[in-house]
Order: sequence, then C-alpha cells, then structure tokens
Amino acid sequence: MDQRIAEQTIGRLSLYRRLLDTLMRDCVEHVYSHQLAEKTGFTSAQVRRDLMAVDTAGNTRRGYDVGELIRAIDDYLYAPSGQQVAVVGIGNLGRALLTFFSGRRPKLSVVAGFDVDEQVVDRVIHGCRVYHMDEVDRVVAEDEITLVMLTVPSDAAQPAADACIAAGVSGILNFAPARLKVPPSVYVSHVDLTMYLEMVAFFARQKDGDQGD
Amino acid sequence: MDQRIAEQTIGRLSLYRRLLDTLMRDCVEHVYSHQLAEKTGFTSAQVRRDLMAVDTAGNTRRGYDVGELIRAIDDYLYAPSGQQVAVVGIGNLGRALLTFFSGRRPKLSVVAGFDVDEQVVDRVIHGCRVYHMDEVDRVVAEDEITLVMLTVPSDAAQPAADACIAAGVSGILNFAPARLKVPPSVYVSHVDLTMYLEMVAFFARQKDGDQGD
DNA sequence: ATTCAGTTGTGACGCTATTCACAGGATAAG
DNA sequence: CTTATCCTGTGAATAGCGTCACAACTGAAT
Ligand SMILES: NC(=O)c1ccc[n+]([C@@H]2O[C@H](COP(=O)([O-])OP(=O)(O)OC[C@H]3O[C@@H](n4cnc5c(N)ncnc54)[C@H](O)[C@@H]3O)[C@@H](O)[C@H]2O)c1
Ligand SMILES: NC(=O)c1ccc[n+]([C@@H]2O[C@H](COP(=O)([O-])OP(=O)(O)OC[C@H]3O[C@@H](n4cnc5c(N)ncnc54)[C@H](O)[C@@H]3O)[C@@H](O)[C@H]2O)c1
Repeated sequence: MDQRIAEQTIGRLSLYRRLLDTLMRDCVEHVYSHQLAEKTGFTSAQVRRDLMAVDTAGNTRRGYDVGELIRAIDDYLYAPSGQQVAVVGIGNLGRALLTFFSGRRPKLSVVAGFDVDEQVVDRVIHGCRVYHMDEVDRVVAEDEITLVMLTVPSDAAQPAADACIAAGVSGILNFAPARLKVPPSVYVSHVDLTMYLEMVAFFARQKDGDQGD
Repeated sequence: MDQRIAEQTIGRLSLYRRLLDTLMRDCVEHVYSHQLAEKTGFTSAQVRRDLMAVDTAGNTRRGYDVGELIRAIDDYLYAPSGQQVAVVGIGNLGRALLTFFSGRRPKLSVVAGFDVDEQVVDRVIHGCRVYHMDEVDRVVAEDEITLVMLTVPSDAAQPAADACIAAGVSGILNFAPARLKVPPSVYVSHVDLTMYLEMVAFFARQKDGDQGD
C-alpha cells in the first residue's frame, strides 16, 4: 500500500495467486517467472515486473519459492483480517454469484444477501441469509461488510448503492448498466457483460474477415 | 472494419450505443460529446476520438444527430444480419446469462444453450432450447451460431471450447477460470469475476487508508 | 576454484491510449 | 453582413504500461 500501483497489476497478482494454490497443492516448491507466464498467458518480464510490487525475492537460480510467494502476495493483496462481501439484488445473477462466492476464500467471503422482494428475503442460499434492504445498516455493521456486488435492476442501482455506502460499504462491484455517482472514498468497478459480449462479437467478426490473427 | 482500432474503443462505442437508445426513446434529436461524456464518465475528447472511428459527422453547432449516430455505430459495430449466440454450461451462471440475453438485441441474440447434464438438456429456458453437447455441430450450423458464452466448470472449459470451435464458433466469452488455447482465427475474451472482486477489495481498502480520492 | 547455464531485478525504451489545445466551422443574434 | 459563441475534428503532447535487454547473481558441474 506504499507506492503507485498499476490497476492491472492487481488483477494479474490475483491470477498468479490462484495459480500458486494449484502449484502448492501439487507440492511444487519453486517456480520461475517464465512458468507463471506460460500458465497465465503473459510474458515473463511482465510477471517479474508485477512481483516487484510485493515483498518477495526470487532466487536467481531456483526462481521463486512458492510458499514464500503466496505469503508475499497475500500480505500485499488482502486485509489481514479479511473482508466481508454482500450481494445486493438476489435475482438470477445475484443468486449465481451468492452461490459461487459464499465461503469460498477465507480472506474474501460473501456472507449475506439483500433484496426487497418478500419471495427471497429471509431465505438462506448456500449458507447465506438474504436480508431485506431495510436491514442493510444493521447487517453491514454487525458482519463488518465492506464490499458489495450490486445486481439489482439499473433503476434501483443508484439508490441501492447509496444505501450501502451510508451503511459503511467502501467498494462496489456493479453489474447493472448504470454509472454510479459515489463519494471519492468509495471505489466502484463496473462489470458490463453486454459490453463484453459486443466486444467479442466485433473482434470475432473481424478475425473471420481477416482470415485469422 | 478498415484500420486498426483500440480494443477499448469498441467497448465504449457499445456503451454510447446503449445510451443513445435511451436518448432516442426520450425524443432527443441532438447530443454533444460533452453530454455523452457526462453520462458515461469519460471525457468529451475521448468521446470525439472514439466517434472518429465510425462514419459520422457531428455538426459543430448542434453536436451529433442521435438517429444518424445510432446508424453509424450500428454499421460499424454489428454484422448486417446479426450474430447468433449460445450459452455453453447451463449452471447457475449460464442460466442467468441465458435468461438475460435471450431475445434481447436483434443484432446479437442468444438462441440456444448446451449442457451435458440430462437434468437440463431439452429444457426450454426463457425461449431457448437447451441441447446436449453432442448436438453442438448440428445446432451451431443450423442456427448459424458464431459466438458462445462459456460457463462450464474450469476442467471442462478447454474441451468444450474445442468442440464449439470445431463446430464453427469464432468468438468465445469465457467465464471459467482457465486460459483457453485456441487457433488464431478465434477470438477469446476472459471475464474473471473473482479477479474483479479482488481488485475492488484491494482498491476499496486502499481508499479507506488514503482517506478518499 | 572455476566455469557455465540460466535466472532475477530493473533502467531504458517504445508503444498505445488518452488528454490537451486550438484551428476551423455552424448558428443565432444583432 | 458581422460578430459572438460554442461546438467538432485532430495534430501534438503526455501519461501509463508493457517489453527489452543486460548486469548481477546462484548453484551445479567439473
Ligand atoms: N443476468 C444476467 O446475466 C445479467 C447480464 C448483464 C447485466 N445484468 C444486470 O444485472 C442486474 C441484475 O440482473 P438479473 O438478471 O439478476 O435481474 P433480476 O431481475 O433477476 O434480479 C434483480 C433482483 O434485484 C431485486 N431488487 C430490485 N430492486 C431492488 C432494490 N432496490 N434493492 C435490492 N434489491 C432489489 C429484485 O427483487 C430481484 O431479485 C441488472 O441490472 C441487469 O441489467 C444481468
Ligand atoms: N456462478 C458464478 O457466479 C461464477 C463466478 C465466477 C466464475 N464462475 C465460473 O463459471 C463457470 C460456471 O459456474 P456455475 O456457478 O454456473 O457452475 P455450475 O456448476 O452451476 O454450472 C456448470 C454447468 O456446466 C455443465 N457442464 C459440465 N461439464 C460440461 C461440458 N463438458 N459441456 C457442457 N456443459 C458442461 C454442468 O452440467 C453445469 O450445468 C465455472 O467455471 C465457474 O468457475 C462462476
């Protein structure tokens, strides 16, 4: 948390981190930057540059110690005590996210859902209780929730975000096709699946036309 | 489809395009770059630069004609006859995507699902038939499917992608946490939701520490 | 002890995307 | 017709990222 860090480096560190889990499981003790590169699709220089951000030291002959690297990335990437996450809007997408992320990672776990529909409120999905939005203040405080994944209809996105922020949330992963206005102390990232699909459509078409590459 | 285009410009054009729909619905006839910028969160210079890619001409006094701009972006972004999409892996996430995207846009519509689980095969979800993966060759050809959203478990991602590519698909939006090896004529985009969540966690925490900004 | 092969860490470089800034142009008002 | 205003389109400047390339290092082999 010391100097300026490229946004995309954080994303890549997250990918390396998951890869290291599988290496650890396979009892691999050391790994070279070019091996991480190969498995993630980046270049080895990119990997080394990214790892400069974390407190680690590769051995010039054996590469990086897997356990040591895991510790270094964890230290850099995650809060020591972890961060709690809620899913707001338990519709089709919200339910999928809730199911997938609940109790997945110790450092980043989804612990609650919120909705306004009486049909889903108070249900328990994959171990997570769904609360009514009216309870957001209480539950966010009690469960120390700092992040939400926002999967409500786009009209409801801004008010729902406002309610979460008022309750103390400082990070939002927004899936609704709406730009959120938030105070500068809150970080918002926008995942626009329609946009991704249209990008794939365009570039796939372009490749078809170009006859590959 | 003429000269080199920045990948991200395509993404932004997709956002402008959707915004223009709402302007059209509100009977707005003209729009300035700074208005599009305001509503999308980019700068007006960025908007104008992006629109240089499409065949349009803004009026220096009234800005861009909404209808004209929609036509220009559509011409640039979409195949004249549209592109058909399938969802492969009708689990929690696949079902959400299938429901959301089926019959949404005329130029880009989800028309089929694929799975291997007898529980879901042959069911019809939101108007889309779910086929067995064994039928991928036939259905992709018959329905002229060129794109897939891949939402299978990560072990199954590569073989499922291979089957789709063999059937003629040229674009893949992959949600599984696995890097796909594909021939150069196929375009793959990787949406890693775990990574996005971890990025939000990091930067939200950083903001908290920095007291805003 | 020395050599050799193969790696890390990083300064310098280059590329691409974004922003700046302004010439040129359209319109409305006088 | 002329002026004032406020826009677009775009070359030029800047910033942000990724890549190159190599000095420094490590451990193994001899
Ligand atoms: N499902 C997808 O694949 C998909 C794809 C792209 C974008 N999105 C976006 O994600 C969002 C959710 O999509 P979905 O398909 O799950 O929709 P959905 O209609 O299935 O679910 C929305 C849920 O939000 C709840 N809700 C409504 N207002 C609320 C409020 N004020 N506070 C809390 N909860 C509220 C509803 O009760 C419902 O359960 C939408 O904005 C959609 O545009 C979804
Ligand atoms: N659900 C989420 O929110 C979420 C979030 C991040 C990533 N993902 C990724 O998306 C993928 C799907 O997630 P999910 O939660 O929907 O899982 P899921 O288990 O609910 O669904 C997977 C579906 O794929 C089908 N399938 C298995 N093998 C197949 C094959 N060879 N061909 C076709 N279909 C096959 C299964 O029958 C099942 O219906 C996973 O790779 C997961 O890691 C999901």
